[in-house]
Amino acid sequence: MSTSMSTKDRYRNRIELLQGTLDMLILQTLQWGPQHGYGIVQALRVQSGEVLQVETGSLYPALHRLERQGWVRSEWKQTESNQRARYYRITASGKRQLVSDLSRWERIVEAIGSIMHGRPEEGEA
Amino acid sequence: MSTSMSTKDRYRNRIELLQGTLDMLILQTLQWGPQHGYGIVQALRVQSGEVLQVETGSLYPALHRLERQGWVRSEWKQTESNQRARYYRITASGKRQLVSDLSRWERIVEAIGSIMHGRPEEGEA
DNA sequence: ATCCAGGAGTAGATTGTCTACGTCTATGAG
DNA sequence: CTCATAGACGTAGACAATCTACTCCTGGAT
Repeated sequence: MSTSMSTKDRYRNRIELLQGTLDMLILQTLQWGPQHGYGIVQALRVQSGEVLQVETGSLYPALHRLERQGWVRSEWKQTESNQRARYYRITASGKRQLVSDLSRWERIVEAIGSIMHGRPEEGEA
Repeated sequence: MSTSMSTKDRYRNRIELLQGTLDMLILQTLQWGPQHGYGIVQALRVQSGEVLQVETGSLYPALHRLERQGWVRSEWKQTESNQRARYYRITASGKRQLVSDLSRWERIVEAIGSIMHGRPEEGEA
C-alpha cells in the first residue's frame, strides 16, 4: 500500500513551505550567527518544532540565490568535527532585505487574517 | 524612466500572494455566499484593505481547479445588471477542505513566527 | 458610433520548490 | 581492513502556481 500514491498526491502532501518565505527564513537564521547549510536546515527544523523541513534541493539553490543578490557572503571553514563546510554570514544589505521581507510577510498575514477571520458584514444565513 | 524596469523586476514586485493560499481565500470568500469570479476578486481586494490583488489569470484557473476537486459547484446566472456570470458555491467537501487549509495555514504561520520572533537562546553580540 | 466597465477565459513565461540523484570525508563497528 | 552511516555540498529535471498579456462578449453612456 505504500506505493499507491500518485506523484501528484505525494507532491501535494509534501509541500510544507510557502513560496517566497524561504529566503526570509534563511536570512533570519543567519541573524543568529554564521551558519552552514546543513546547520540552517536543522536550526529551522528545531526552532519551528519540526514543522519546517527544508530539503537540501531547496536550500542550496536558495543560498546561491541569496549570495548572488549580495544578501549573504560565504567562506569555507572547518566544522568542530574537522569537516569542510561553507559558512554563510548575512550582509548589511541582507539585513535590510530581511526587514523588508518581514514587513511584507506581516502585511500579507494580516491581510489573509482579515479575510479568514473577518466580519462578513453582509447578512447571510 | 517608467519603462526601465526589467521583466524580472516587475515580476518580483507584483507577487502579492503566497502560493497555496489562493484556494483557501477563494473558499473563504464563498463561505459568505455564492459569488462569481469578478466578485470574488473584488471581495478579496476590499476585505483585505487593497492588499490582496488577485489577477484573473490566477483566479479562473484556480476556480476550475477547485471545481475539478469538487470543492465548489457553479452555474450560469444573470447579475443584477442583466449580464451573464458564472456563480460559484462552496460544497460540503469544500467546507471540509477549507477547515483543513486554514489549520495548515495557521500551523505554518505559527512556525514561521517562532522563527522570526523566536528566542535566539544562544548569546550573540 | 464608440468607448468603457463588467464579466469569462486561455496561452506562455517565470519562478520556487521538491524528488532523486552524486560526491566527498570522518568515524565507528565488525 | 572495509564498510556503513552521518555530516556536508551540490545539481538536474519535474512540476504546480502564479503572472502577464492577450481574446471575446454584453450593456450603457457619451
